Amino acid sequence: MTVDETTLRTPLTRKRIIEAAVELADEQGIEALSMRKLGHALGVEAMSLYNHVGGKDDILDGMVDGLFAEIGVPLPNGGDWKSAVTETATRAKDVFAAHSWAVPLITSRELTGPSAFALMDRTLGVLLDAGYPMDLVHHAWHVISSHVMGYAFQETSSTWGKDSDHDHAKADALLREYGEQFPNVAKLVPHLMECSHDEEFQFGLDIILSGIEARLS
Amino acid sequence: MTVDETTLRTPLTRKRIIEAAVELADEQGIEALSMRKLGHALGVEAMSLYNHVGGKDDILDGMVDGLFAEIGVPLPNGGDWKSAVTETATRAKDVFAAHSWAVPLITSRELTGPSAFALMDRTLGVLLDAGYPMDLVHHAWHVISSHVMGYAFQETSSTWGKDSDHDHAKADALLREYGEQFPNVAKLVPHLMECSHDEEFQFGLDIILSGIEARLS
DNA sequence: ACCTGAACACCGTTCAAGT
DNA sequence: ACCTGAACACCGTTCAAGT
Repeated sequence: MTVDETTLRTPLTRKRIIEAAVELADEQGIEALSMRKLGHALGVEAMSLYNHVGGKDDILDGMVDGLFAEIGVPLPNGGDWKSAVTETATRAKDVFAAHSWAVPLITSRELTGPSAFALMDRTLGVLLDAGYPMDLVHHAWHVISSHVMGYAFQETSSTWGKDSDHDHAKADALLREYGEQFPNVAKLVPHLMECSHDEEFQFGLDIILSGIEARLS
Repeated sequence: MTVDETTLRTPLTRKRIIEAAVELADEQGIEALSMRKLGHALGVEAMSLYNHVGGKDDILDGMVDGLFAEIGVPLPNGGDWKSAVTETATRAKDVFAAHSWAVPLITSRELTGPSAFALMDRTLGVLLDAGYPMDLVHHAWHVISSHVMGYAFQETSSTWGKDSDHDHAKADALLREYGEQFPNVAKLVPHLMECSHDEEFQFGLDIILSGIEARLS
């Protein structure tokens, strides 16, 4: 009787299952993430996963929590709240944008994991420490997190990609079909396909943070 | 042989199938929307739907296009671009927020339907007519649509609802579990549960539109 | 303690058969 | 032209049986 050493060296674990799920979703898309395929990727039958994980929902929750853990929390940096928030918001956008499944998954689930709460708590703390009253902090939280989630969606949205030949072909086809009917869209598309998402995100964030600052004084 | 008059009076049609799908998703959630259940709701076997519709993806595309059709397009109103954009953005937020499935569905699909393109085209037109150059219009499109999508997500997100006893019980449970660990979140939760989403959305939108205006002059 | 095969109740979709 | 039953290739999950 032979022994599979790989399986022995890295035993099945909730953490390892979730990491494999992230890898599978990154490579083949979230719709390809099934318990059977995930088990196969780990060299095990699908039913074995249930010994380490509550079920598929538990895996999806773990994937989302992992995203927030990867973002981390803003560091206190001597009262410069704008740069602290900018760093964390940019990092959040980048982490979400790095996984095509992040925004659809977050928007279809409740956010009650510890990492999401930690990010929220420390961000609020930065604003409170800077002297903002709670109701202005509340407004700020809404508008900042809208910008992060909304921009991550736009960056992930595959409608106007620019990276592959397939993206260019798709854009050409859409413009041929709709270009005459919607001339302003046709004029915008080159900007959408060429734009720097970092600069674009920063443009909006600057407006928002300056606007919040102006509401204090 | 008897004849079902209801079926005769309202024959199966792509439009009617999509309307029934919206109704089913509104009432039972998007995960309850299956071809079999949708057929049942229409008094027909699931396989009959394929005579009028390309498949489930086609139905989902139709549902998304219906959302944008319901939003409509901004009307030219004598150059007051801020109020034109505000009206349409608010309407978009309200339409998305009225359907719990809207944001998850939009964020997981490409937006290439005619109604979405029309909304985009006319909104760009309002900004161009107001004298903004194309690259500033491009920035504006990104930040405004981020705000709309991001806020619709927050309004739809069921984590901090306030409408049902179930929402209150859930909030209480979360605060008991995390309240000590995350005191700033605990302080914010009452604001989240009481806030007026219309005012909150407007607060951010005002900051954004004023910021765009300031970039012109 | 962990893994597995068989089974259950679902999916979307195809296709030949009916009318 | 439209509807249907049977079938196919999938799902998530349970559970008794194995080691």
